[in-house]
Amino acid sequence: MRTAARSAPDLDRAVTLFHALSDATRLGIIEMLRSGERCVCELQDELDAAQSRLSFHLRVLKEAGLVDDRRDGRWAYYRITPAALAEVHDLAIALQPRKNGLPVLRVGSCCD
Amino acid sequence: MRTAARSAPDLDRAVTLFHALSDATRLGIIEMLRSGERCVCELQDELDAAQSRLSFHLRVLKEAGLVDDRRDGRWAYYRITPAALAEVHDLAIALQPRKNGLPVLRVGSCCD
DNA sequence: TTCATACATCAACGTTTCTTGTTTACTCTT
DNA sequence: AAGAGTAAACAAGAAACGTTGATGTATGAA
Repeated sequence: MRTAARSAPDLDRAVTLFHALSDATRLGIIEMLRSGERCVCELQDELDAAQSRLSFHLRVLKEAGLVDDRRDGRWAYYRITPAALAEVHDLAIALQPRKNGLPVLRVGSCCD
Repeated sequence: MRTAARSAPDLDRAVTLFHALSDATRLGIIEMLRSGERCVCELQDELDAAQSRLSFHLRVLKEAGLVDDRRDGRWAYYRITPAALAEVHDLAIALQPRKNGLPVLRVGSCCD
């Protein structure tokens, strides 16, 4: 897609992703998972959130495809889905204003 | 900030930005403004949104600092605030998972 | 001055989101 | 098998969000 308006599915996807990221607890979860997978109990301790509350937010993240879970015995381990985070990055770029039809970021500061 | 958890103000800022972007109408507005400023009436026509509704969403975007407005006679022109969009891009990068303490994006695909 | 236009603001309403507490399901230990 | 621990699911209430329609305000034209 180049100049056309973003198509509806893309738009919905973007809304879902941004919504999933628009909560402090969920951003805290993502931040913790950036360095690797964690079990729910660890997230619970470090984020000081009730189990039920955490479970709710993990579900939002999971339904957005931002995280993935794995069960091991009694524990559930969550980890980031890199592809979804890459999608977020792509979206952030797609939102940048154009100058002369080309998207611009701050000069000389891409991906620093 | 390197390894520490994101500080509270940053977190709030991120929540505000992501929330502002988590709505289809608002993303539509951003998309239209990417190529330059527009008056409310143009946005209204193209996005097929009631005036009141559009005004509401423009306010959300403005309060998040994502857009800026300028009055000229009876018309109000809105445009993107590039710095805020750059913030979004920075956030998207900051969210990426690490490998060995370094953030990773898909290889060879930065800013394409 | 009067009228129409462009836009913001407000009030009311339904919907969604988030929180808390409770229940259910599963797994490991004893 | 009984009991304890881990986590999902459910239910109810509070708060935030988004829509609609009405009102308010400024500007420009007649």
